[in-house]
Amino acid sequence: MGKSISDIIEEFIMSSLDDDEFIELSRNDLAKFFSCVPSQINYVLNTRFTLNRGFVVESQRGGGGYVKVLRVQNNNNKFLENLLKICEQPLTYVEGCQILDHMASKKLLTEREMRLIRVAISEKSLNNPININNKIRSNILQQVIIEALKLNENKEGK
Amino acid sequence: MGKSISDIIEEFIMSSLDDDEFIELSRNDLAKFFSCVPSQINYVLNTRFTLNRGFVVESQRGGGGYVKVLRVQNNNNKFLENLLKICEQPLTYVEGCQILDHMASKKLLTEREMRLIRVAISEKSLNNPININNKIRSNILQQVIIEALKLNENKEGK
DNA sequence: TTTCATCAAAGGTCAAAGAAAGTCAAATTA
DNA sequence: TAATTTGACTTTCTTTGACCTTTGATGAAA
Repeated sequence: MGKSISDIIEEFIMSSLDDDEFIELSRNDLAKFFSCVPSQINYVLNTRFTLNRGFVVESQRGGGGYVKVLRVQNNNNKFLENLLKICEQPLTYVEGCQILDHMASKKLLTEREMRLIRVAISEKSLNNPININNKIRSNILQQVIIEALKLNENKEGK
Repeated sequence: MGKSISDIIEEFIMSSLDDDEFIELSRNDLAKFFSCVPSQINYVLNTRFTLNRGFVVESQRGGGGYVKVLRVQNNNNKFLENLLKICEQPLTYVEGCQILDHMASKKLLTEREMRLIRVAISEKSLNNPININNKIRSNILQQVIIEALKLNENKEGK
């Protein structure tokens, strides 16, 4: 896979996070370390460490400023509720993928399941005027999340 | 038999693939290498590396973009091919479910996977004028089948 | 001692430029 | 005439840079 700098920075942050709840880093230092402009760090943060994927980014400016990347943590039910809320809005393909990613990272979907649903919500599957695609996509994800919830309950009830 | 450039590019990609599951290449570099326009690579991909011949092509645009050629279905999957043929027609929800059932009974999908896709193609998910629903449904199933094919390949390669 | 202006050190935003890849149809060739 | 070749135009994602805002520290004025 041809890795861009952004991909590498993403990996770096991801592995720094590891299992921890959060990490704190310096935007400027990180940029220096990867020989890129500081705003590239923002780009990575904005495109990769999104709420859909289960991250929150906090920061402070000024001297002694920082950037903090946190994993959002809540129990499974709360978690699915939040996802359902997000899925009330129409979603682009990229946003949809982020949500599936998140579900897989929380073990609510297996890798295979994630991939299958991912192609189900692809532009190829829904090829229509784009505005309606986003609506259909969010509908599908809503139903999938509800079903995942049921499947999960069965598993636990057993 | 005078070989066209397309034939030569085809051979090149084919032999790069060799026994591997997949290869990743750069469209622009390849075009440069063969002194042709980039879109000729697409032509070769579209005409030679088709699903019927046992290939799937994935790609990403932008910086760090790539084209990936994957090999699938080297033997057994006559079955999936047939299903794909069926999915060229629009499908009602009931018909879609039958196909999923069939896939599950042949162990191409797990029970869970089947259920997840089933809700994805439900009327609730695709709530539109019914005629377009059937078309979207068959599109989704096509993509799911292709993905199942890929997943199967990976499993066996392991 | 308090207050306020100033400054440097973060980090943020946004849009332009760049780097791939995709599409489509006209022109060419076998 | 069917397959191939070409190129103009489009879309998507990334990289870069100029300019903006916030914050804490410092130091002079009251």
